[in-house]
Amino acid sequence: MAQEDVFKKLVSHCKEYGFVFPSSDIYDGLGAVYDYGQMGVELKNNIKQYWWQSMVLLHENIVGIDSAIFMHPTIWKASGHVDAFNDPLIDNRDSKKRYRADVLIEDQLAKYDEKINKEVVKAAKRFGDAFDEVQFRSTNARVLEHQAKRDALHERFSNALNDNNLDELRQIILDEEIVCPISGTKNWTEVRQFNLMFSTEMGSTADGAMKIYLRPETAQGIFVNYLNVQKTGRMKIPFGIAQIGKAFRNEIVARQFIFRMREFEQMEMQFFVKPGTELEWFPKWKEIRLKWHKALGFGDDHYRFHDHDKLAHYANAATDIEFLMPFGFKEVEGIHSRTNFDLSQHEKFSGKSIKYFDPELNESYTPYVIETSIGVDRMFLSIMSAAYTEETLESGETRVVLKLPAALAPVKLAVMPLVKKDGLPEKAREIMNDLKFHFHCQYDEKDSIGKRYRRQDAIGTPYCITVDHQTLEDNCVTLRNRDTMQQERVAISELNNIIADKVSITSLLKTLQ
RNA sequence: GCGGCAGUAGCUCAGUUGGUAGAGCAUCAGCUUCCCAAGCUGAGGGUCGCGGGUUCGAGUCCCGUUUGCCGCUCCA
Repeated sequence: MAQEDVFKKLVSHCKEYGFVFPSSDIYDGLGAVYDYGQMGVELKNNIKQYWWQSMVLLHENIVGIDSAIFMHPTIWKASGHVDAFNDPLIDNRDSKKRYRADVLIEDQLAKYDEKINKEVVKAAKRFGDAFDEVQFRSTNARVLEHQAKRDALHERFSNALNDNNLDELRQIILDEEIVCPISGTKNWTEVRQFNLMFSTEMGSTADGAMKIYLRPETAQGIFVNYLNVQKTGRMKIPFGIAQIGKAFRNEIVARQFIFRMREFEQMEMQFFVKPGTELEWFPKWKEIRLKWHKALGFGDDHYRFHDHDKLAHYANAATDIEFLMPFGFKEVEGIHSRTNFDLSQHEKFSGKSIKYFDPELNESYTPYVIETSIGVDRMFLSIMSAAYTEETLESGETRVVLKLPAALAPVKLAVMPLVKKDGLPEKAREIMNDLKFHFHCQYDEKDSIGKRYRRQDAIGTPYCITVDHQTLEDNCVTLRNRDTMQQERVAISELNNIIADKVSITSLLKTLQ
């Protein structure tokens, strides 16, 4: 099956079985926003739980927080997010190339300078030693003409930038007859401002509301709280802070289902270390994180590291953990050595000292940070795509089965009476009423038993039990395994012992030790 | 954002040169059924993405718009 087909089927499957719906579906959807359905939310919660527990339960020196989505706007100045992506962009319709409108105009200004310089050079040659450049520049007609045009353009350009007047920027480009360097045409689109961060206003607009942003990453909530946590939690370096939460990015192009969404969820852990030790911790966290992924059992060949050659302004080492999706290896997690960039920026912008006092060294310093950052939705997609399987059975029939790790499966156990009479439904209900306190169960009596098994396969339920007539006599049921389709007869009293451990997150965590 | 393609039932799709919508699967009720879907009977579900135009009449033709997919671009 072609990879594109797999992806298409996966998207359909996600909708058909209540994993993922397009946002605002009855209003024809909202771009790159998705909702999780009744099955999806269970899987997603299990993923988050697996991550959270692996961080907070298995590491004595890692604690969690939950910071607000709204934060003081200066935080995003300190982090570099406000300045980094705020450019007026324009496209040429013929070459289909995109340019920064301000850069095009600056190039045009440079062209006037060139023209003036040309005149100056020409004159200098002509007059030799007698040439007075200052005199020439202030009197030559051609130079003055160029200069006047340049000054006019410069003023118009400055005003447009100050007023953030995008229409004016475009008009300048048209008036100056600036052409695309590639197509050579003046077939320009509108100028558009691309701002990565969503913004809103806090306070009443009447008396000067404050522009605030929806956070584009959860990490800053950890950085601005790190000293609160360190002091109140009596944390000693090295220590980590974990957080799961929503983040928002106004992506220019958001595509590939839930792989790149405008509203998404991150699981981030910032690990604070002594300066100079960060490159020792970096490989350790690479290893820990890869092990977490591999424990899901999809096969080690599904994962690889992608080390960054080009580093972001705040990093001195960075790698991605990539997962083999239906559309190739894609990043699901980033591990970055963020240096002390963020903390020292916050120190600068807040004017407050947020240094850590190291009792062993008896001195204060700004810690360095190793970050592990994983997208919940990407993790969800990677798990779904690896779990989705179409099998051809011996009978020649095919079945669709989600081979989810049992610990992550939305429903752990389906309880069904073999037939809908003779007291079997009542017996099945009785069993379910006992087990439902231990894990998520589903009851089903509709249609043939085979059909019910297939329904459970489609949502990845690892176990099904069937109550038959013999059950009424010996208190045993058949326990059917999703992947092998094998059945064994077990006592009802043993069910919890057999199943509970296999479907618990704890079982998964134990493999990480 | 640019270009190409597409949008018909929960899912996958059909719908002739324009004549006011169908199939399979799924869902629901009942029957049947002693362990791996598709046996029987019946039912529900669509103003054909949205808006406008042409026409006696538009799912079908035209324009706009929106959403999605693919390519380009972007991805701190």
